Formats: sequence, C-alpha cells, structure tokens
Amino acid sequence: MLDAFFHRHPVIVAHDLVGCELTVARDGVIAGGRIVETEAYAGPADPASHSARMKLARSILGGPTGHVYVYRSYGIHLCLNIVSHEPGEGGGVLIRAIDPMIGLEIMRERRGEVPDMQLGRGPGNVGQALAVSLDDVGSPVNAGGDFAVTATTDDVRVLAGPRIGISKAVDAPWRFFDPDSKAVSSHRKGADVGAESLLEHRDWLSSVE
DNA sequence: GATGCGATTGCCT
DNA sequence: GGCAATCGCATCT
Repeated sequence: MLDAFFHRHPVIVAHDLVGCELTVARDGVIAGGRIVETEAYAGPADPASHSARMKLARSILGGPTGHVYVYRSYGIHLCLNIVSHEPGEGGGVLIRAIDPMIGLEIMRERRGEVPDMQLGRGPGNVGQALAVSLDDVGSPVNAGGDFAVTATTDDVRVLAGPRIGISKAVDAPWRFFDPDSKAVSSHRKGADVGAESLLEHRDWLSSVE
C-alpha cells in the first residue's frame, strides 16, 4: 500500500480502511484482522478531536502521516489511531473494531474468556487484543516495523454514521463500518456511502459553521 | 497542588 | 437501554 494512502483527508482514509487488513507484530508474533469499523478525527478545527485540546495529540496528529497515535481512555483502555491528513492539515483515524483473523491464540490470551467475535470489538478491545502500548506513538505503518495495513480486493459494503462516545460535534457522520460484520461495536443505523457523499462528509464540519 | 473529564467497557435491570 | 468504574493528563488556582 502506498504512502499516499494516508496522505488524504481522514474521512476518506477512514472509509477506505474498512475492509483492509491490519497486523501488529509483538516480539515476532503477529496478530490482527480485517478492519470493520473506523472513525475519522480532523485537526484542531474538529472540536471532538484530541488535537483540539491536547498538546501531544496536536503534535502527533499534525505530524507525518502513516504513523501510529495511541491514547489512554478513561485511564484504562488504549486506543489505536493512524495519522492521516492532507498536506498542512492534521488528523487521524481511530480503529474501532477488527474482525480477528491472524494470531487468534495470542489474542485470546490477551483478551481472556470472550467469544472470538468480540476479540477486537470496540477500540479499547482492539488495543488490548493487539497489545498496543503508549510506546508505539510515532511508530510508522508499512515501513517494515511492527504495524502493517494491507488493502484487500474484497468488495466491502460501508455505511457511515455519527461518531461514538464524544460530546462535541456529535452529529458529524464520520464513523464508518461494515454492516455485515458481527465484530462492529455498535449496530446503530448508518447511511450508504458513495464517492460523492464522501465529499459531503469531508466538508461536514465547515458546512455547519 | 488540585480539579475535572473523557475518541469506553461491561454489568445491571 | 442505563449507568458506575477508573486514572492519566491538561488546565486552572
């Protein structure tokens, strides 16, 4: 996958990541699966984005694309993001859920007694299943390191809906998911996304200002 | 030094 | 479907 993939608006990247395969290597052991749910976060202009408030986030999310950003949520969970934005902008894509495919055993070990379907269901669970840590902040994706994303040729249906768990800009339809996957964290309704409406989504924030 | 809060999860009814 | 648990970090005094 080309570096240019992450060098686009986070909404576009978030949409295109659904259906891709994500792997993380830990001590030579690889785990991962098919991405089935993502959310886009833009730069400081997006009030729901960490980069609107936090220094580290602004520095990472505004930095080079195709790198990893990890944050701690509620003092417990670690959530995995990939820095994605257009030149001169800032932003990233939160990986909310994966359909587990590779390294099932190690992921079961990390997650404990849960159905395989729930191994990577929810952003905090993705972090746990893949053993992501805060030390991974700044790690490159697809550069021969621990993190890799590969496109699949599968024809994937993608729906868009509002982001989850935020208190600002709650209506921005910047969450993308595969409605056919059982590993999606929240099965609320979404609208079908075509190339044209993606452009509308991209401009959602500025359109309501 | 103190305070407030969150890009969540899972247990409860 | 509702809500408590939990703690590091940014912001404020």
